Order: sequence, then structure tokens, then C-alpha cells
Amino acid sequence: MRADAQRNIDTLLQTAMAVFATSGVDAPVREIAEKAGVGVGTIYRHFPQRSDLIAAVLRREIDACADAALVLAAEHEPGEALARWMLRYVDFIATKRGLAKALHSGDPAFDTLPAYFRQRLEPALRALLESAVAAGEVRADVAAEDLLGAVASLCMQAYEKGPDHAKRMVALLVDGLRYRASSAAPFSSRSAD
Amino acid sequence: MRADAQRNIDTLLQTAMAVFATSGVDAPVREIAEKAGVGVGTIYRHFPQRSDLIAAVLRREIDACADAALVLAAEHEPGEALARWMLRYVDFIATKRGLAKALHSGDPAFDTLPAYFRQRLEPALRALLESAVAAGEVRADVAAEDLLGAVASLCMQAYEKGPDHAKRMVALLVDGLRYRASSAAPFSSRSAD
DNA sequence: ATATTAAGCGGAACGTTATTCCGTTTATAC
DNA sequence: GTATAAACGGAATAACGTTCCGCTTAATAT
Repeated sequence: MRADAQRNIDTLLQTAMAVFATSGVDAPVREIAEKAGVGVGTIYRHFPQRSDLIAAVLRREIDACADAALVLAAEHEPGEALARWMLRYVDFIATKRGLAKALHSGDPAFDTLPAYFRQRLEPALRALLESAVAAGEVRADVAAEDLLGAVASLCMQAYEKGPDHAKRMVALLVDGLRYRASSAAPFSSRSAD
Repeated sequence: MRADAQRNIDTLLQTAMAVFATSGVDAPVREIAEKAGVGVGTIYRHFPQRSDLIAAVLRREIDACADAALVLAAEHEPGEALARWMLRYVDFIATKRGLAKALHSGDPAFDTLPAYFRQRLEPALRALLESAVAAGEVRADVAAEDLLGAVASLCMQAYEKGPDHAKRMVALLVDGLRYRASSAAPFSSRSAD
């Protein structure tokens, strides 16, 4: 691959992420091209459909969120790392204005995203969770996938209620995790998908 | 108001309802104008925005569904009237492909619709329900608003599962209503909004 | 260093949509 | 019947996603 092509792809993903965060995923392709300093043709060369660009941005954001878990785990105590990553995850979800609708639009470009989401984020959270449990800082009876789903729901519900509401609810959840730390009850709460 | 204007509005609402039912609410305005035998200008004279037409069609359908309750109550025994109206309500919900997304789009034309929905349908169902309860044909411990919500959820959930699934689930619900008729337990199950 | 070339680029052009505008038609009041 | 204001139709406009193609340039061979 030519160097300028790779450079443009990187610039585009960065620019598109910023534009999607402020204007939502319905932002015009022209606007992204303009802000990135490229022609629309360049976008369509690398992302044949508008939805391909959205999916690529999302995958990159999912990766970044998953990678953040490693960094936080290295820099903080297990419980603190877990708490910080939860807020990081809320930031990730919070900027996804209008994405839920796009996901359900039936566009095949989004077909593999839910699986990718789980594939990347579930192990990341599970690792944080297990460390915190091993350190006796949080209780052992909550599954990573349930936590991911619960927080996503909270963020969606809290969407109209302001930006802080979600963080407060999630903080509450994390406090709940800490409440019965080391209670060693081998009861795994599995529920939603 | 001029007679032709009123005639066109009626024709438009009818045509739009049919088009929305088959092509979804995203059907082009031109298509509706063509099928109604009017120019697009005529549509925009009466419905300044595309969403205004959608909202008007919906209000009309809500009215028709509510009015059907009176007719059914006059023509059938209370229990039968209730059962038939429930299926009528399913028909109403079932043709609303893609409407949930439109409702949540933030378009101000839809702002008053949820309230209108409840205002018209809740009393209609409540009347049927109370008659059936008074006649000893169904149990007394289910609230009209819960029933409306439950059926709407069933229809949305059953959406991908085929057209009959919703009706079977709702029929099951109605049978459940009949199961403990006259059990006179003064327990009002209120839950979702 | 230079020539070659294919990958990559920009943006004009196209197709499809919602929406506006205005010259023409027509229902209504007198 | 005539006047006139309301209503009509559809061409024009605007905003979008997407395609296309002549020009530019990075990579490579010589």
C-alpha cells in the first residue's frame, strides 16, 4: 500500500470520528472529506459505502476502548482500574448518537459489528474484573457480559436525561460491585444477551 | 375551507396510509403524490413537512382504532368485543414498519403523538375491559395501560418472527385474561409506562 | 538520477430525495 | 356572471450519496 493512501485512511478515520461525535453518524460525506482535506473520491476509494466508513470508525473505537483496559490495568490498582475503565466505556457509548438506529438498519456493513464488540470488549472487561475479584476488591458474582449490557442500557436510557446521569448510574453500579467484595459466593448471574 | 382542499386532504391521508403500510414510512413524497393524483405542491400546502403527513396519518389511524372499540362494543358480547379489539389493535401496530425509529428521531412533529396515543386508546380499551369484567368474562386485575404496553412490546418483539406470531401471543394474553374471570382479586398490576 | 507506471487523487457530474416557488386553475361570494 | 382569493401542479432548487475519469505522484526498475 502506498504511504499517502495509508496516511489518508488514518486522517479520514480520525476526522470521521470527530465529526460523528459532534454531528452524529448522519453527517454528510462531503463534510468529512472537506474537514479531512481530501476529495470525496478518496473516501469512496477506501470505504465503498458510507456505512463502511462508519463501521471502520466504530471498530477503531472499540479497539481503543479494549486497549485502554491494558493500560489502566498496568497503571492502577485492580479496583481503581476497573472503575476507570467503566467510565471510559461510558464515554465510548455516550458519543454514539443515532448509532442504535443505524445498527438496526439492516445494512450488511454492520452485520459483524455486534460480534466484534463482544469479542473485543468482553475479554477486556473480564480481565479487569477477575483481577479485582482476585484482589478482593469487588464481588465475584457478576459476569462481564452482563455488566457490558447493563451499562449500555443505562447509557441509552439515560440519553435524554443529560450527560452526567449515565456516569452517576454507572458509578453506582461499580459501588455495588465493591459492596460485597470477597463474599466468595460462587453464584454467576447470567441473564441478558 | 374549500371543498376540493378538504377532498384532497382526505385522499392524501388515505393514499399515504396505504403507501406507508406497504413501503414503510420512508416512502418518497412523490410516490404518494402520484398515487393520490395530486402534485407534490398540494401535499406541502397541507403538510409543510414530510413528518407532518406521517403524524396526521398516525393520528387518523389512532382515531379509527379507538372508534372501532365503540362499534365492537355495540355489536358483540363484552368478552368477544374485547378479544376482537385486541386483534384490531395488533393490526394497527403491525403495519408500523420503521415507525419506532421515526418517533425517536427528535422531529418535533412527533412530539405530541405518544400522549395522543394514550389519550385515545387507553380509555377505549378501559371501557371494553370494564364491561368484560362487569360481565364476569375476564379477570379484574389487569390495567388497560399495561395491556396496551404489553401488546405493543409483543408486536415489536415478534416483528422479525413473522406476522402470525404477534396475533398468537396476543390471543394467549386474552385467554389469560379470561382464565380467572370473576376472581374478584382487587390487585392492580401496574408496571411499565 | 531518470524513466516508467500503476495506484491514488480530486472534484465535477449523476441520480434520488425533500422542499420551494410561481403561473395557472377553480371554488366560492356577491 | 364576475371577481378574487384560495388551491393546484409540477418545474426548479437544494442537499445528499455515489460514480467516473483525467491528472498527480509514490514506488520501482534501470
